[in-house]
Amino acid sequence: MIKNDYHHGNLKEEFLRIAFDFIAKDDVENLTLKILSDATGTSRSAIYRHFSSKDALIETMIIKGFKEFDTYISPLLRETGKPLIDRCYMSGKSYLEFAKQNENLYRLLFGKKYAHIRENSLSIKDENCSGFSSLKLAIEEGQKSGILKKEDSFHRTILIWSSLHGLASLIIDGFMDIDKIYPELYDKMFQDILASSITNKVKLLSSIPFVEKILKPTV
Amino acid sequence: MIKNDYHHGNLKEEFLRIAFDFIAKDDVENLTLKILSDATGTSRSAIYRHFSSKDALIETMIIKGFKEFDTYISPLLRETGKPLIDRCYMSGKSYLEFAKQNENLYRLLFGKKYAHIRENSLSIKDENCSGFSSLKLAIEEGQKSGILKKEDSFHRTILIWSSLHGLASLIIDGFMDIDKIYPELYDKMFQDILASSITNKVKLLSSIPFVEKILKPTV
DNA sequence: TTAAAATGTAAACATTGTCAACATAAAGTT
DNA sequence: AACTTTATGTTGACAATGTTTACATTTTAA
Repeated sequence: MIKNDYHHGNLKEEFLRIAFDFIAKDDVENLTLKILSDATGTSRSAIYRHFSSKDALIETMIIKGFKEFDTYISPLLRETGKPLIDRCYMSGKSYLEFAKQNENLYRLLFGKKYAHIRENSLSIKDENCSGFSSLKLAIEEGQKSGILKKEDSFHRTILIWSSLHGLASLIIDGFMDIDKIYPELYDKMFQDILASSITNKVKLLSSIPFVEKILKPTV
Repeated sequence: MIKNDYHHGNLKEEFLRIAFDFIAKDDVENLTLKILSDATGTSRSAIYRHFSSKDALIETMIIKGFKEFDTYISPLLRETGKPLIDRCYMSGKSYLEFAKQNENLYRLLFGKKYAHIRENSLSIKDENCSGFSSLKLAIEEGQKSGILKKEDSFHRTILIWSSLHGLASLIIDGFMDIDKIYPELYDKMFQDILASSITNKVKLLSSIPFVEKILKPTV
């Protein structure tokens, strides 16, 4: 492929790269097509050869964003060999780290405006590409092995997700000055979640210091 | 005051009323100045005699919105004569009702875009006009009376708020189809919060059926 | 009565997303 | 090699939007 002044060569990927670079520092609502055309040295309407609209570009970003998000959550939950409690703890911590380090993307993924993408996109709904499904599976694993209470796993997943999403949102949306104390808050939250989810009939296996300290499962 | 065709008479209040009517049904991002001028029968720039910018109008809406929000939360928490647990339960339920019935306003109040209003506005930070402060006071009341664990009340408040805010957001942002089961989820969530917050040295006073059922405080 | 302040309008501006008509390059066909 | 088709980019226009400036009218106060 010969590069020349007229045809760019890899414009679609460039648009996406620049758009992701942009939301690394600014909210997606401030991203304009002019910013993209200026950065690529193309005209303002060039993007319409690759995306049917600005929203279509953002939809693509959301689908890619969920894949990236999933790499923060799911692999940690599925690390075979490690205790379930530890996997959940690390995954939740990673969830918050993703939100903090990609706050504009996080809002894009979980906000209202593009909720229909979450509904319609197959790749997002796919079991293998959703942090939510991974967490639900982990909970069901714990219920089968007797560590966690037998209850509706969907309900329990929603409740845990609510806490994480709520804390993440309060932090990144500047609700209060809780950024500095967030690791402490997360540990506290994890203990609460754990206490609400475990059965007291088994001994918990975990390498996390406060798990054995705080929780006192009988036998 | 004589009404005439030129001077409207009460234009500022009208703009606000129409704007609130609008976000009762649509997101604030779709509110345009043309909508406001058409609805009032004025020119598109008339609004600039009453608000320095569109954002200034929205800031006013946020301040009014927080007052409205507070009426959902604080009075219930401060109903003297009722058990603390009951007051917290009802207030949390009312919190979620507010979010569900005013979802565009809720997003406006707790979203990122106008976070600086929350920071700068005295009336919002005021102890008497913030649901957050009311909850924190309730928690401290419970700690003093021995019902709740002695712990950092700010941290505990944040954690409870996280859960509520998270659940509210998941519901109204269309994250999943949990709207129908939300009363069930809220009761479950309240039990979890309660279990994480109470000390087991006192008997709980409450008229909520599941409180005595689920929690078994010793003596 | 008159000057000042408040409140409205009209016209223009730059920015935005979008589209139609046109231009150029690449790939495929004969 | 010549021609056609497809892909990709440009130019110029459009309406909608928030905003500003200059001007008009009404109310208020001295």
